[in-house]
Amino acid sequence: MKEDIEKLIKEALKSLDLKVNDFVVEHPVDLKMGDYSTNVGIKTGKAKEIITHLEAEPPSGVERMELAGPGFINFYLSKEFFTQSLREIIEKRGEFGKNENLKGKRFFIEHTQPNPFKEFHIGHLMNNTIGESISRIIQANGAEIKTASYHGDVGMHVAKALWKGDYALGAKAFEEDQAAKTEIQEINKKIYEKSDSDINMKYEVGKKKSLNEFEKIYRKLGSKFDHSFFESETAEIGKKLVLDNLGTVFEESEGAVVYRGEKVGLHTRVFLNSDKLPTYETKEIGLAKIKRQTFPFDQSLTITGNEQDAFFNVVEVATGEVFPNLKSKLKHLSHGMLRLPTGKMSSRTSDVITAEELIDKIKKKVKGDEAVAIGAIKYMILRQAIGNDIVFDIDKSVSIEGDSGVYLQYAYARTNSLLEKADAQGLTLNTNSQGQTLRHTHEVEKLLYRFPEIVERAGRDYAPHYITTYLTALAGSFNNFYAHEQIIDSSPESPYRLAIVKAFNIVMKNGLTILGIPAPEKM
RNA sequence: GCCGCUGUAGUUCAACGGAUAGAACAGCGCCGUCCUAAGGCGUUAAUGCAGGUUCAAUUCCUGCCAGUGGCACCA
Repeated sequence: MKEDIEKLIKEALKSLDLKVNDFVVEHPVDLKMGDYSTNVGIKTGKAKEIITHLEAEPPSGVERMELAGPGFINFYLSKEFFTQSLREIIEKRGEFGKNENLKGKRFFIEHTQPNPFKEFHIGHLMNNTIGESISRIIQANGAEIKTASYHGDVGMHVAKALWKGDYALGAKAFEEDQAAKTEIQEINKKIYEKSDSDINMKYEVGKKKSLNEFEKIYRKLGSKFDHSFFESETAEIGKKLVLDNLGTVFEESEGAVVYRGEKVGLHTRVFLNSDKLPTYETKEIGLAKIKRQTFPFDQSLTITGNEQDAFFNVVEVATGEVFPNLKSKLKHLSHGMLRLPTGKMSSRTSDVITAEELIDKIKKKVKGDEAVAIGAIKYMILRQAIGNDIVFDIDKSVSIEGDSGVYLQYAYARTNSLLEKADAQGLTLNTNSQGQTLRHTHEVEKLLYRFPEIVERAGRDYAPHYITTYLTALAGSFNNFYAHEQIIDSSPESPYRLAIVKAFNIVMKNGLTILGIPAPEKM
């Protein structure tokens, strides 16, 4: 539809001999201002001429056009258009909303990254929610995707955890107790060398246990990964690459090997420390190589917390110099922190709150329904632009009104029940407007057909919150429709109203699925 | 000190350079108890400060203020 309008405007401009490149056709915020709107009239200063020209041969599906405000041309779509869009939604079902914008493109998406021997905390939960949703959005835009999680399975945090079998205990002792610190450093060395069979065994058992725990949480969250990578495998590969490029990309400084980010407006970072041991930076280069070998991607996305922004800016440029064919194919998306109001909800075992603890806490508020609890949490994370911190208000997250996951799930569940009842009464859908008395076009109808465009935009901007915003508005309109219409009755309009319910049901389900939010059939 | 991010109704968030800055919650005033009242309608209320660019600035540029993150051998 949008393309049709754009095309006709371009033709109109041509025949009027006007030139303008950057006009837009968009959905106005307010439905009163039409279904589509263009600013081409303002850009050219010839709104009247353009509208006159368009009216001579109006775009199909457009009922009328209006000149408004400082020169906007608003397009109002016809009832037939909405009827047709309902039909399309119902025919496409689970496919409605998908597009082929990124067809043929391969995306490698890395997210979550929990470290073995440490807790899967609410930061990982936030990262996973965003990563999973972005993966699904990109997939809905037609790309081929592979997902991976990357684990820090070597390093001081592991030694701290192995010291007395508990990371928090080890981390505390490491700071406060000199003797413990020495012991932990000793353990760290043994882990690297694999020289102590007792430690080797504890390491293997502990790592396996952690990874199993992570798998359980992924299942609970509805997330799965195609690949797992480990720092223990990236370190050596990275180190070799750094040494191979010493003198060209990297240089020695104060005994360490560094990358001079200043030459590209960034800052210096250490890749090999003065003991010539690889740092995290170097491991990322090794990881890039492994990823490339695993799946030759066109675009790699790494989702992390935004405290790592400066780090990734340098590492991405350095990696691009080591692998010129990866230049500009590495991108990282960062999110803020999930914070709980006033630091309440402390955990007994440590100062971080685990994902499980948060899920259980929310579950208690929703009669133990895990799908609802997970939906509540995920929605709170996805409802706002990634990048900013989230203040997680527990009561708000499980609110049945307005801006919450429960609200969306409920609206969806309700339509299932309605459709079931209609089915039991033998009512069928009717998306054919002929012979129907269509008193008015409902607000919910006016929003339904926009879903594919929302998915497309979300894919372009990596912005799940476009979808949550849309679904919330849609559910609001549906509730309004529901409150004012007798949906199931014996009138001739009933089958058509039912078709609206069916289309809403499909769009809501597809939307929640793309967000990674559970859509319970019943509540 | 340098670099990045953030600053919008009482609160939590929106707004691809466009129209009267949009929602939700809270507040106030109504409707409503036959399909899930786990509902509906109305209403009050905001762009940190000062300049600049533009027909048009929350959005872009400059300075200031406030908050936050990062800045050499951690990840």
